[in-house]
Amino acid sequence: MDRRAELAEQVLDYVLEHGLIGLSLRPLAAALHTSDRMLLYHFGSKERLVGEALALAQRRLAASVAPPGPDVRTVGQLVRHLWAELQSPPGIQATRLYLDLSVLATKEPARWSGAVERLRGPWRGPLRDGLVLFGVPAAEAPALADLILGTLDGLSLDRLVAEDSARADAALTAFADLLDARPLPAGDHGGDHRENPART
Amino acid sequence: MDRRAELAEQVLDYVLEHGLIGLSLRPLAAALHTSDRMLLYHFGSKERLVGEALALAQRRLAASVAPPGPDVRTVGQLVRHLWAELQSPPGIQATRLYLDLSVLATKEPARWSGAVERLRGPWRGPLRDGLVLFGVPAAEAPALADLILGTLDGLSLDRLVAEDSARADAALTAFADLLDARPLPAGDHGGDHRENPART
DNA sequence: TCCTCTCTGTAGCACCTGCTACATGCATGA
DNA sequence: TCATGCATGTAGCAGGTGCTACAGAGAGGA
Repeated sequence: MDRRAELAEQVLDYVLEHGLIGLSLRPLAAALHTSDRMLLYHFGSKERLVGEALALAQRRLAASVAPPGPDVRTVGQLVRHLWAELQSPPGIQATRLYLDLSVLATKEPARWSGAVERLRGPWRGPLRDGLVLFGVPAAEAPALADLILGTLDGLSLDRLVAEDSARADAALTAFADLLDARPLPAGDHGGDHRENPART
Repeated sequence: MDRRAELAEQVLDYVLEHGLIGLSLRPLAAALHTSDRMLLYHFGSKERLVGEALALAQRRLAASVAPPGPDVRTVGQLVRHLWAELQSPPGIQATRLYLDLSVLATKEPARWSGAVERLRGPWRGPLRDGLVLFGVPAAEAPALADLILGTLDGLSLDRLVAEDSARADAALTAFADLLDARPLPAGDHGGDHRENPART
């Protein structure tokens, strides 16, 4: 019972470190000072073991989402803030896990795409809400949130893989500038938008 | 000799269809009406087989890059054009291959990151040049090109995996609008920029 | 005709995979 | 004291992996 939850934590740590795709029970068990026999005893199967580790990952990620500080005033600054968080070690690990899950989902969508969506959930909702707070019209917020998530994904991937990591940083800066230079909507949707498009 | 090049083509087709990550010689050989024995005879090892298939993929990709038609006049339209190409079957296959390679590169950078970079090359260079033609100052073009590539990657990934494929489309439209609403640079870098920010 | 060289089929190697049968130690409750 | 149930180690299963040893088939040149 409790041992199982404890093992799930360690399994997740191992997965964040070594990736989900090549995961094999025996090396995993060795790193956790157990045997594959014991892992299967506690979890029943590899599939359930992975499932519990992923559920735990989602809970950890949801708990780590924090609203930005008061110095974040524009959408561009928000994006820079998210980028900085994504480049921290836990952010990189989460990105790698997300990437592994995406690849698995392209191979077996029925089995994995739910997990991808679930891991993304803790970011998408708060981001939409946050954008509205920054004066983005509610009608545009979902698409803009998805754009930001997608761009952060793509650039994180680039930075993860490419030899020249400064390239992704420069691209993100261009993105943030682009967002802050965005013209204010003509309509009167927004409430107290504290947008401040001071560029450069 | 010739048989080997012919096999490389078929191997690449198979890899584009089934992914690079779980690639196994026996199912591959069966699909090609040969045996693993023969594949190893012609290529020497699995590693070299994959290497030749990837080199071929790069050549194919480079050959498929074509300048956009005359109806593409703004950066936003260019991005929409690239997006449409990426959603075609070969574009999706290339994206999946790029994704698999990225995952492999996070696990063994020394072995794979070169291949990722090489596969990306045929797009990055022409995109930079294309941006300059559209009036983007030469100093900003590289970062903007990387931003566009990264965003296309991230949104393609989203669309590949997510149940709701319209989400990525909406996000890309927001991106294109954002690019076309971009303020013209104050400096006088650009040559004949035919920018025409007619939005909506 | 014989020899050699290129190609290919069969069988197998050592190793890895998830998973399981069996036996055992150990603590707890009747 | 005995029995029950939980936890764990050992050994092994069937199937997969890349790769190889060996034997042949067939074509071409001497």
